[in-house]
Amino acid sequence: MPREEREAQLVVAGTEEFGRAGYAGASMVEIARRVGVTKPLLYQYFGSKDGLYLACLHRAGGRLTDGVAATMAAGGEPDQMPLKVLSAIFTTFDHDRYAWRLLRDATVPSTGDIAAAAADYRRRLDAFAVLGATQLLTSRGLADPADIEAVAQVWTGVVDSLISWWIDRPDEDADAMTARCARIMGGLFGW
Amino acid sequence: MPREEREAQLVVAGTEEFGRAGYAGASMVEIARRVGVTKPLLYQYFGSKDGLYLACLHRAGGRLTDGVAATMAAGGEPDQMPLKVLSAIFTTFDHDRYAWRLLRDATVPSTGDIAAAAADYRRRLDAFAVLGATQLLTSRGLADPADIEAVAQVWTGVVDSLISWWIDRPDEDADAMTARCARIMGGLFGW
DNA sequence: ATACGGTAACTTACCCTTGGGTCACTTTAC
DNA sequence: GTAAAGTGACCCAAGGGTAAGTTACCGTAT
Repeated sequence: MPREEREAQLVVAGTEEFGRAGYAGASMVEIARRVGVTKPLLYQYFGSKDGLYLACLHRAGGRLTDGVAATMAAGGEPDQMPLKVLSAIFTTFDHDRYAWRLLRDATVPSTGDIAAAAADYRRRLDAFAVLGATQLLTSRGLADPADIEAVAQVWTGVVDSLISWWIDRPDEDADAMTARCARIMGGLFGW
Repeated sequence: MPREEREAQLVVAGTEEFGRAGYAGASMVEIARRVGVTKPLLYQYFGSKDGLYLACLHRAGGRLTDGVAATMAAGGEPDQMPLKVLSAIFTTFDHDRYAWRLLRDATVPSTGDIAAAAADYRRRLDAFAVLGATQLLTSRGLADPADIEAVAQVWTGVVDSLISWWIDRPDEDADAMTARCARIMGGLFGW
């Protein structure tokens, strides 16, 4: 099997395993085993556990920030943005549901390349969340910066929860998730 | 120092370290070091890493379920319950903010005593969340069981996010957090 | 009062498994 | 025949876990 293809397989397997067990809990031999390959090949291609994690992280982070950036750039009513962003995330990650977790893994070492890269992706996403929260809160007459930050952080937590729920229900596709979220938000908040 | 007091110190340190780094990422020697003690004493008192984690988990889980149970038992309007529960959680864990994370640590081994105990506490809390979500959604004319489960899970994720935000702002006390949440929910949802 | 035995708190130094990482080698395809 | 894909067997550090000993205190008997 050509290297490029094998690397792609390993990144997918790594994303699932890192997403499931966290950086600290994931095992390189287990990731290799999933693909039907042995550890040295994994090291030949990615150099180290950090190298593999970074490859997984960059793929996930890049797709995520691109998708959200496109949605935010399109604009719209503040009330509509959360659902639009959710729809983009669900569609992008329908077959890659663990990817989101890599950006928010608490078990990565607190210093080093991984922490820096993950913090950078989080920072970019947080900037979008803060932008959306600002629009939403100011439209309601709330302007406390700390309130905005809290809402932005809770928003990322909501996405986290929805993805966790979704991971446990493989039969629910992206459109069904989006419809569910639309129904719930309409019912609970009148959005 | 008497054993009881030392154990309490170690449980507090363990809760912070497990909460920060996760079960897999936390180190026993680091937990001992925080208290100014060495590893064997930790093992003499708690037997194993699992033993210490269980001690931390039971303290956190017990306080949490008790507090939420008392709040839910008091009853009230469905719209009011989320804020009441948040207030109870903030008050109970003002000086113990990492405790909540122990119940939701994804890095604990998937089988064994810890997983079972954590799942049990989560189950009890989820039951309250599902109860609250049912009341809230039915009051809005939504009855899909999957919607209710999703809302319940998102609710726990919201609590998670708020606590993470709070951990990063040690100067904000429980009352300020409660007031902030009241203000935000009032502004965003008209609750 | 003091010597003494026992117990609880605590440490140093070690063992051993797990898992990240590497080397030398074999197979396969062009 | 060579370059790339791939492997078995190994090394080593980190960290969970333990054995044996030391200190300090407390009750008790002389």
